Amino acid sequence: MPLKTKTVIMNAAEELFAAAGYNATSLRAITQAADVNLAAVNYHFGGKQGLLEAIYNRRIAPMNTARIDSLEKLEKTWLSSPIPLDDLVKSFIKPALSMSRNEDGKHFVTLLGRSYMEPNPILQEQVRSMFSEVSERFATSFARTLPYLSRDELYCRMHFMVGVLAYCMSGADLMRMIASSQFLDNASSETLINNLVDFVCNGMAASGSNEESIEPSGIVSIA
Amino acid sequence: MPLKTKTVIMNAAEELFAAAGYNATSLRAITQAADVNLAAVNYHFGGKQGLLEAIYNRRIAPMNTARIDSLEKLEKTWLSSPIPLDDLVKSFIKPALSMSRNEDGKHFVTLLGRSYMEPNPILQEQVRSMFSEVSERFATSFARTLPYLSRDELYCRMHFMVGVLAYCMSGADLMRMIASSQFLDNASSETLINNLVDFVCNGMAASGSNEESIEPSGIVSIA
DNA sequence: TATTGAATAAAACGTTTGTTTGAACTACGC
DNA sequence: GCGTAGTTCAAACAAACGTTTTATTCAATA
Repeated sequence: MPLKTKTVIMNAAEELFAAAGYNATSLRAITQAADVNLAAVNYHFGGKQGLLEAIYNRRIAPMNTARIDSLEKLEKTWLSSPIPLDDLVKSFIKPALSMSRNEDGKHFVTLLGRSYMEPNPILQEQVRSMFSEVSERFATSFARTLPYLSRDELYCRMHFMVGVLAYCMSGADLMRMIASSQFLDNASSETLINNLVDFVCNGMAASGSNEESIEPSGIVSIA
Repeated sequence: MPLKTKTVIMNAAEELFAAAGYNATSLRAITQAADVNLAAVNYHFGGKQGLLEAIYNRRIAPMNTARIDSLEKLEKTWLSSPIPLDDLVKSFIKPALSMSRNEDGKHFVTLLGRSYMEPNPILQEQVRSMFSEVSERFATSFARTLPYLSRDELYCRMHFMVGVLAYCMSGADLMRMIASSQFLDNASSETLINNLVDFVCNGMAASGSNEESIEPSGIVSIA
């Protein structure tokens, strides 16, 4: 049996939304790419916005369970002691970025990354509500690992973490193109993930509200 | 003399683009907000895309010179020795984020932040070319300060830096709304900038290609 | 086989879009 | 004061949009 109409539409729309954005993608372009009738979108999803929401619903739930599973595994390993920072960061980042390796969801990653800063209020609210449980669970774990951070500082840095992640998600292909260097050519996503985890771990672990300036390890600035 | 028509249009468009995005903002909404005739946009800017480009041209040049000035001041202070990391990061971040405090350019910051990951190829190329000189100059300075990083790692991390920055720019107001905590209520942007600088400095300074896991300072994980 | 409900098809709907047109207005040099 | 270049204006343009409608096809049930 060929793919169901709903699925074909969602796949095509996912790719086109990722390539050109929601507003710039017409239903006609979608239904033509999916080789279905124009009216099918309204019939199956109730409209363009409904299609977008369905696309999110399809991918976000698996990503959430991947993150939660990974976190719970860590919790069982470390019991009451704080989870090492890099494990925590990896649990948060990997389920999102490794999605871009799958053929399924490869395009959705771009879409999701961009949606963190897109001015679609309906979508933003939906995304936020879909991630609220996950982000709260990670927040408590991060707080245990980084007890010297105030609650405000912690939230702020988690925002930063989400920010870099979203940027990388939205531009995984883009970064490859921009880079005059070739650091993403082979073993691309694995290298990117490792670099990102390093960056975020050190950022999260920054010393906090004191105002000491930070020196790169191995460098002594001649003050 | 009242503001020139071109300026009025650009101001109104800047705000509307920032609020709803380029595609979702109609010329009619812009000209109505600016209280000018609909045809004025095509007369003065040649079209909608031309208006967008003019908006970028108006704000990016000053931002570039602010960054370069700041960098050159550091170069004169430190001469041939590497510039301290936090100074370097501040020189890069402050001209961008402090723009959101000015009434002028307040909305442009949102626009610019979002444009790093928006799928408008024309715009992306323009933004990239406008920033290429600045980013190259900062890259060489960063390389001097962080000599233990490979060129690829350095580029990668500079991308991360740009990523968080873009996220913060696009959502300065948004973060204020999201945050269940109130860390942005008073002294908002100053606090945000300091937190961001801390985060980025530590991220940039991460130890590099060795695969050691990183422990938060002050915490010893019970391995 | 006849019937029912879901799915698809083609066509048209009314808006809204960016852009163009041609006339009106304004200000300044001669 | 007249003419000219620079602007503004109302009106209309064709194209594209999301959505709706109506008819047709299809598969399964009774």
